[in-house]
Amino acid sequence: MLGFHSHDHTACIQTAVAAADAHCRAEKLQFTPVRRRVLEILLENHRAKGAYEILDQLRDEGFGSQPPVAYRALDFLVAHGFAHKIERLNAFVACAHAGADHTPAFLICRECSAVAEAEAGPGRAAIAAAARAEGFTVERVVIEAMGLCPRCAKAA
Amino acid sequence: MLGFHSHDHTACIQTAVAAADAHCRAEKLQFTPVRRRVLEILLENHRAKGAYEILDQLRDEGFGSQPPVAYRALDFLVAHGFAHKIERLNAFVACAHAGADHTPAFLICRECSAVAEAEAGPGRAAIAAAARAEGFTVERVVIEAMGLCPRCAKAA
DNA sequence: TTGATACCTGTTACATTATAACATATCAAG
DNA sequence: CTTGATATGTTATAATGTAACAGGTATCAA
Repeated sequence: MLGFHSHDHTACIQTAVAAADAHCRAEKLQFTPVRRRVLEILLENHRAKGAYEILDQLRDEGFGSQPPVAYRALDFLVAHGFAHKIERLNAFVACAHAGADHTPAFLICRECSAVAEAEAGPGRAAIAAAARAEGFTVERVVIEAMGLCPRCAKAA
Repeated sequence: MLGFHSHDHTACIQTAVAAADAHCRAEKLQFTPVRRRVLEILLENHRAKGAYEILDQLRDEGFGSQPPVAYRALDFLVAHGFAHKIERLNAFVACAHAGADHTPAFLICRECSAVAEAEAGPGRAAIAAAARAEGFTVERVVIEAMGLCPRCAKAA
């Protein structure tokens, strides 16, 4: 799992962008400049970023300046598993397990918005069991833990 | 667990309001008319309701007509465990386990917004384990499953 | 009872997040 | 190269959420 520990982040970005590029080629999806750029912006750090924060950056770089530009790119990235929405923050993060079929659980720092993505297999199984008992059909599961990352916990 | 099955809903409401009333007395919290009414509105059915939907009803009944009126009552109810926010929908539900210390997991129908509240003990334990491994301090966990309730699944 | 204090209600005004609808441009396939 | 689908960009507006202040109400100590 990609957590709060330091790592080779340049490689981290390159790998993720390359993976997205390859996946889009394979699936005949259009990995356009705006979409690529938004993914790169999300990858700049493992932090949740709001749509308007991303939009500001796009505008500065000569892309469109209106909300739908950012939202549509984000929708694309989320729909194809390259990014996730953090419901709790109304914000977005790059997916840390691009390509792999996974059920993410997010650990979100309330101080710095850093986000780590853990596998939630067991948690999901527990929910599936409860759902079955109710006759409920699960399509998607959101698991978000708010708290303090090691760095911010130490600072406090 | 209170699920999607039919039950004596009148008793369900009365019990919940009485429990909130008693808890507020015990804790010296003010269970004011707006707060009581908002809880009743949420209890009318086991469905997520938006702040503005609730506000419309408050306005029609002679309470204040501006957003903070609804948001403040909702904040109170959530802070004291009488209601929960469904992040995925930007909406609120009455708590189905009033008073009890619990970690809820929500089953949310995407068709009718019906919400069932399950215990997420095991799921939470799995997250706590992942968090410990990262040195992350968990303060709150949101678990929301989107899908179809039995009724809507049958209709489709 | 009165004054002090904290809390609650309601308002105006505004901030933030998100979408609908439409025109133009670009791409992919025959 | 035309056609149909997809993507981009725009304007305008909807939906959700808060800050800040004025006035009211509960509580409690003196």
